[in-house]
Amino acid sequence: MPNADTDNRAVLFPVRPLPGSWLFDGLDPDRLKILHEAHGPQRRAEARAHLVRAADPNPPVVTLSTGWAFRYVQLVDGRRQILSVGLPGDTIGLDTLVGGGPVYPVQTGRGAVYSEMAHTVATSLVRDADWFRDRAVKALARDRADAERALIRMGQCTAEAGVASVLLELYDRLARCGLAAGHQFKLELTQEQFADLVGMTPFHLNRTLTRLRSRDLVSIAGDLVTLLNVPDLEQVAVLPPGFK
Amino acid sequence: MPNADTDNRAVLFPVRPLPGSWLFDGLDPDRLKILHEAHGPQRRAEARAHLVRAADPNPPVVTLSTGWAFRYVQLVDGRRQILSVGLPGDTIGLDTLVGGGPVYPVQTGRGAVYSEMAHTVATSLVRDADWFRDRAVKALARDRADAERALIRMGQCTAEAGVASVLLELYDRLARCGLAAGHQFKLELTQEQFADLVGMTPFHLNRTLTRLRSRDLVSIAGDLVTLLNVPDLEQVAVLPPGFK
DNA sequence: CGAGAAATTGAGCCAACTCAAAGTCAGTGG
DNA sequence: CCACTGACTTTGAGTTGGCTCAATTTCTCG
Repeated sequence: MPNADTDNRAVLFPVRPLPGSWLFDGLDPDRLKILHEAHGPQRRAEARAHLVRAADPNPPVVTLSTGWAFRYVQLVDGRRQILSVGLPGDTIGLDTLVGGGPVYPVQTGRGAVYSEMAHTVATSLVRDADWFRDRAVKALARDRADAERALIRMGQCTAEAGVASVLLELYDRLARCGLAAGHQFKLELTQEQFADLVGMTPFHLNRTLTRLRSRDLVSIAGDLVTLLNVPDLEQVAVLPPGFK
Repeated sequence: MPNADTDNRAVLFPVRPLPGSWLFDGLDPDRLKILHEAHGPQRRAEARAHLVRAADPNPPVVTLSTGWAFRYVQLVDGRRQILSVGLPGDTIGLDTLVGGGPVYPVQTGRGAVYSEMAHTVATSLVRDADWFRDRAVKALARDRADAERALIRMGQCTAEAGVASVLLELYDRLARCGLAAGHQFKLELTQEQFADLVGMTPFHLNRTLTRLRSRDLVSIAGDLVTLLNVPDLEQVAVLPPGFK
């Protein structure tokens, strides 16, 4: 059941997983069929629509076909921290099926096409299908690894290093599912959202981007980001070996 | 097999889990027996000894009886980010059994008494015992929730708020296993390590602690921390409802 | 008591923040 | 087609939180 503030127009074709999906990749036809039947129809969500509401006791599992969505925490004083960003092909909410923990709201960036699996359906899959449970656990493990990488960024990086490393990471993830090439990708976040992701002021983010541009490390035209000099950019994003 | 830089003196009695242990609590006698047999003897580790080496392909699962230990990442330029702190009763490394991901080094604070489960033993337990596997998954989920809370702290908190929130969290965790009471606990970290945990300079941490002291929010005498005014301290540690 | 480690303090600097204002852009309606 | 509007981005000026480095004091332990 989609949320109230999405426009709910169902798209006709079913979930069509992108290459590189952690949930769908490498499954045999039988299991793919089960997954497809578990998902509802594709729906379209407006920019900033909520795909999961804060503290939803039965959060759906959402697979993105198009567009970005991020999980965030809203602080009492209005500040916000974005915990993770979902890109096309990513499945959000598998982690809520195993292990519990708080459920955070999920919002689209510029809008998205997505498909939901109801919480009850996903829960029984976890109970009955080992292969599905395994993938949910793997998702949880990746989430944790990502959170810890973000922790390192926030704790030890300068603004420039943090921004560079996020840009590199976004490019890599998009390239893996064929949505970026030639060191270019579309950034489906406003600078304000980007700032909430890296934990800085939108103003300071803007200046940081400007500096990276003036050094010819990246170019940004509208929402099109081009990584002009990946080696130097990686140099700027000082992180321990094995990280980007 | 313990690591080279611990002193390896085996203590005679076996693992003696503390109340509040996520791994041991609420198990029936049969399973407790299995767990006890899976663990090696208790050993004593010096201050700053490594319980797990960086990128160990077969990291042991370590249960602390006494003392603190933290998981950290060492950056190329010498900086360090502490990812999580293990307290007495905590089991470190369950997460490595499910889901993969990088293995980070684990070091004691002022020293510890601990007991290891060999990686091979733990792996077969995960494979063969559902209850054990469940607890490993739960551990992973807690780790992620903790990492995300830390993320919020680092991204959105001032130094004072971050330090206050860490002190409150440490107290709560210690109190749950009976190692703190009356708003007092022993802080088994140097200020340098504490600084690496909250992502700031030791100097700045020191000033921040001094400020908290001068406001009569906490008192620190040697390693003994006293939370003098918990309500105000919680006020200082501005985080969204449900967080500390 | 002496030596090394940890904690503390001081002075100066730079990164990141705040607030205000102006510029850009896409969409909307006259 | 143009003017208007609201959202987003960019720039400027000034402030401050957090950092660096050096020096001193306190603690711990042999």
